[in-house]
Amino acid sequence: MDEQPRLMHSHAGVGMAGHPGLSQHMEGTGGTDGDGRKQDIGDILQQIMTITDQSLDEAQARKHALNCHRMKPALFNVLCEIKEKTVLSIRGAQEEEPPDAQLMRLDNMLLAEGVSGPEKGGGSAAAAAAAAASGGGAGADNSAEHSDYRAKLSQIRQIYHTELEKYEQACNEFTTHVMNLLREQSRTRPISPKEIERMVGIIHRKFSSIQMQLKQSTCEAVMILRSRFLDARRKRRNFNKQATEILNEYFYSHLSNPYPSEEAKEELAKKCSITVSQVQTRGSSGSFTICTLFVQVSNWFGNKRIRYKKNIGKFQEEANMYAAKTAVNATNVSSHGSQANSPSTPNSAGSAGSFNMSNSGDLFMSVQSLNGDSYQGAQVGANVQSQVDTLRHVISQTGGYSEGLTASQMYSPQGINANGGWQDATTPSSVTSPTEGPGSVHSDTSN
DNA sequence: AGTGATGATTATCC
DNA sequence: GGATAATCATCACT
Repeated sequence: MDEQPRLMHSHAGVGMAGHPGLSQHMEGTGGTDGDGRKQDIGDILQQIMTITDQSLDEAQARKHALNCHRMKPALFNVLCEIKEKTVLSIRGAQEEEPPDAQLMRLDNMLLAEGVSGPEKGGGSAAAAAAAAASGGGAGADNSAEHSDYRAKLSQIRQIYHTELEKYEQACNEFTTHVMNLLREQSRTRPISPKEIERMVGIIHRKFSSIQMQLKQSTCEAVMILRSRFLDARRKRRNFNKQATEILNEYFYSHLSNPYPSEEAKEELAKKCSITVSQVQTRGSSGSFTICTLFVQVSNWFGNKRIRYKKNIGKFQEEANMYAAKTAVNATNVSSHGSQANSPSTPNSAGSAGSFNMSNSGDLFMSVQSLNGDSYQGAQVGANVQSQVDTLRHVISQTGGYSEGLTASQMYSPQGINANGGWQDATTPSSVTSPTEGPGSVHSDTSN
């Protein structure tokens, strides 16, 4: 071998036709005899053309001879030029590729989860979500879980970074290796820097696709970790007594329409010291999203509605208790306030005014006899909205109010529904067994 | 350990 | 999207 690795150089204005580049080089290397040069070129080309027909040994020998030929550098350059003009121009156009959206999503997620990016105590959003989800108004004795979660997350983080580093290292090593190989090969075949660049690009793309798989599996690992730690069902905590009371109070005082608005939920959550819960939900696409809602309150009401509806009898006692409580509270409010609404006619303001009492009068009495005290309380200060509902509840126990269309229209859009609505669902047992004790006729199939 | 209560999740419906 | 019904998983009490 007589030369350094010879990379292709681009020659402006050098084309194939007429081979001016070759003639230039010829002048630099050849003698003054034009016929002799032509003869040389003819010989070389002839040898190159027939080299494939020869045996391996012969070809090797011929290659070596050609390599040592004085015309070789010139011919090499010409071949490089030709190759550059043809091959690269064809491929060059289709190399642009758009930034990968999927990769960006993964990157964002890893960043949000605290896996990639700067260390911040084991994942910011996730840790916060964990805190909120498992905190749930039940106290803050979940630090052990947190540290466990953080430990696992940082484990994932560590593995991720180690793997990433490995991939990068491997990528670099492989790239260097390929570059060296190409440089080596450039002695015997025309390889341009551009070509090497392109090859490096291909390698990088291959490795980044591997990286993407790493990112994907890391994301999955984090999701699994999250679902395990944040799945509050696994670590369910009952609300404390106070919270339950507050929720129950609201429920029974809005029995006609126990669907708290978002504002009401917020208020209740605050009252109950229920933290804003961030929950993980899986969308239709299977991806996880974090939504911030007063889920716990919603869950509570959802459960309460369904369980109340299923077995009113069982909840009757509780209902009466809260009805009384609410009524007493309202009484206190109204008696302390400046309002002069007379509570002397208990039925007038709250129930009789709103509900169709025509067919519930006697049943109404039966409620009085059932829980006289509580109902007495409900009769006082009946001008308060909550009392109306309270009374409606008491009446509902007798099966009376659901018949009252006006009441339904007034308080509960759902109550208007003839079938499957809230009121309708509450009535049957009350109607059939208004005076029965708790849990009398209902089959609780809830569990 | 057994069991009911209860908070959360899931599937389905509207 | 929210509500419901069914179900799961855990708590809490016995």
